[in-house]
Amino acid sequence: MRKIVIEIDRLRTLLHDCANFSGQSRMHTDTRLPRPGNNSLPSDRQLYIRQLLLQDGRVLATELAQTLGVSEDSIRRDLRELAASGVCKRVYGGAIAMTPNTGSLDERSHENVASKARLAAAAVQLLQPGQFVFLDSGTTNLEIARALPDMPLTVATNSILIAAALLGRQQFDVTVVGGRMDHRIGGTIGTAAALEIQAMRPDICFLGTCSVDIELGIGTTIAEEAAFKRLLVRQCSQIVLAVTNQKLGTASPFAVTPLAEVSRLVIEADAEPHKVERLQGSGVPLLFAAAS
Amino acid sequence: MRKIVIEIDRLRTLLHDCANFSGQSRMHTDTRLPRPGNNSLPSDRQLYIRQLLLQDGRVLATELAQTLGVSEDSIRRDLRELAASGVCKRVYGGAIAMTPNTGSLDERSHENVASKARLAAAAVQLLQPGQFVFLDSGTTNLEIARALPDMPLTVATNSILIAAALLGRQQFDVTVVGGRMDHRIGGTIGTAAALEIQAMRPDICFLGTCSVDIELGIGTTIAEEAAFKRLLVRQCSQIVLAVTNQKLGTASPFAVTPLAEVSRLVIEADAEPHKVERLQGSGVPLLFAAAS
DNA sequence: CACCTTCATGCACAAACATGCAAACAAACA
DNA sequence: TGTTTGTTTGCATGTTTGTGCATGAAGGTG
Repeated sequence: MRKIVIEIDRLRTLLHDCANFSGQSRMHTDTRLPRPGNNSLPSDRQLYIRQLLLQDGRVLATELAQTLGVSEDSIRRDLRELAASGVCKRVYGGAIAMTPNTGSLDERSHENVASKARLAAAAVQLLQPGQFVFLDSGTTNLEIARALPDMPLTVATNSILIAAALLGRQQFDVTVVGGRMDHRIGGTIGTAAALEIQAMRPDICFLGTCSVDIELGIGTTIAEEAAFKRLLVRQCSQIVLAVTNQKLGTASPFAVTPLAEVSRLVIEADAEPHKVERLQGSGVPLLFAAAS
Repeated sequence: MRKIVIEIDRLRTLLHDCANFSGQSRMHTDTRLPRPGNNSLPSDRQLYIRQLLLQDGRVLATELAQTLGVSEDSIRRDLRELAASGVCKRVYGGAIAMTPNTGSLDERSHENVASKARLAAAAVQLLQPGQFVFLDSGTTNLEIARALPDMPLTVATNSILIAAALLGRQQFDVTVVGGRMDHRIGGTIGTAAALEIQAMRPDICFLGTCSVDIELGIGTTIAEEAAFKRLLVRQCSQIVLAVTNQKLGTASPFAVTPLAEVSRLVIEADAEPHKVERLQGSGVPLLFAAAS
């Protein structure tokens, strides 16, 4: 057997370079983020974890314990706390970020499926046979598309996934809004799409939304998307909004429309009572989904 | 300086494992999707599988096990779990993505997958970076969409399933052709779609087809579809046709265009010799897919 | 039919987890 | 200064979850 003599450090470098070559190493945290010092407050540590979550979208419990110099128990406690306040979702081995716009479309479409399905079941009860309904992009609306009852309907959508879901539903006359596809949204928004919308007068529109707040109204995280939704609001006679609990009472950078424009708000049965109370005070007709 | 003695083969193995571990495999999927690193969460793995399902429409258990560096048992457990939550359907050897559409289109898209994938792999070699490519509807073209290489491309399509397959491929500037959706075809054809096509001048078009015959040319079973394809032929500089053996030498009720208009015909390696001979005689440049 | 691959189940082991508890520490108060 | 109170932390406990291996069954192939 042939053998060579190699310096240990050289071998170490070789292996290290080799591993780094593919570039997916997640050990960049040390260099990018200032780490809390040795004698730091728990809040500092949680802040660091939040930033890391924002940056990487996920954290590992063991890695954090090592980096921050505390036991894994403390890290787990932190993660539990952060998860309880909705910052992240706890998974085996660590946590993944739960901020509304992070996470791919595919990821989002598999979160809270049960809640969304219940909302959808309630929302579709608003439909009448023969109506022209517009389904805006969004994962809740995808559930609505799946829940559409077997009645003659004319459906239009700018969401690719919704269009795909309606494929084969022969009783629906489906129109797809063309234009440039936004990968974050999974549908068409922009000039070309807007032009097509302007030729439509849907009876009812299920508006996708990122956030709903009584004072700030409806908002999204993408400017172009907000503009597109504003146009939708203008074109459609009825605007229906189906929102999961986590979106209730939150705000987004780009405003779409005040709540007053909304014809009907579909919310979960177990929405926080004080939020429900405030919504009822605002005059928007509410529709509750069935309890889980 | 400390040194050690190491067998050359052992060192080679070390470096090889290390390089493979961090992911420069020759499988085409690796170049497109960031694979979970060495320190990954179980949920990361399932996310990776979901994204792969979204892109390729199917996954193989053995391949996943090798790529992700875990046992096939774990992969099978993941697939079982994903299937239970409705993300995919478990099949012998792996899993296929659960497209919500039912019936004929769905059935078709799982026929001859291997043949179509081979055709697709050959067809995409005709592409140059920066080109404007049109992907017509059709199950072979769906495979072409999945096989599109990682290069800057502007892509337009009238197929919903192709648009869905391109979701998340950030490097592609995707335009969806709007209009009335035909449930049989799974895409938009008709007046509105034609109008949008007229504003496009794609460099290369992969035309979907039902039948190819030397005398009768290309044909389809739906009149409206044939008209749409005729328009496509007029608008695009290059027309590429990828056809499985079963379509070769058959005719359909509605003619699209004579073979002379076709820039390139991609056929299977094991196409019947006498048909190939006749095609070669007709002057259409042929491109053979790799043998199975 | 034989042969191989893939699959499901049960089991053992390790890692990650929640919980209770006591020590350490800081701030507030007598 | 000494005591109390509340918080944080690490450790020990038992539990849960994920993983790989073995076995036998079921599915595909020639």
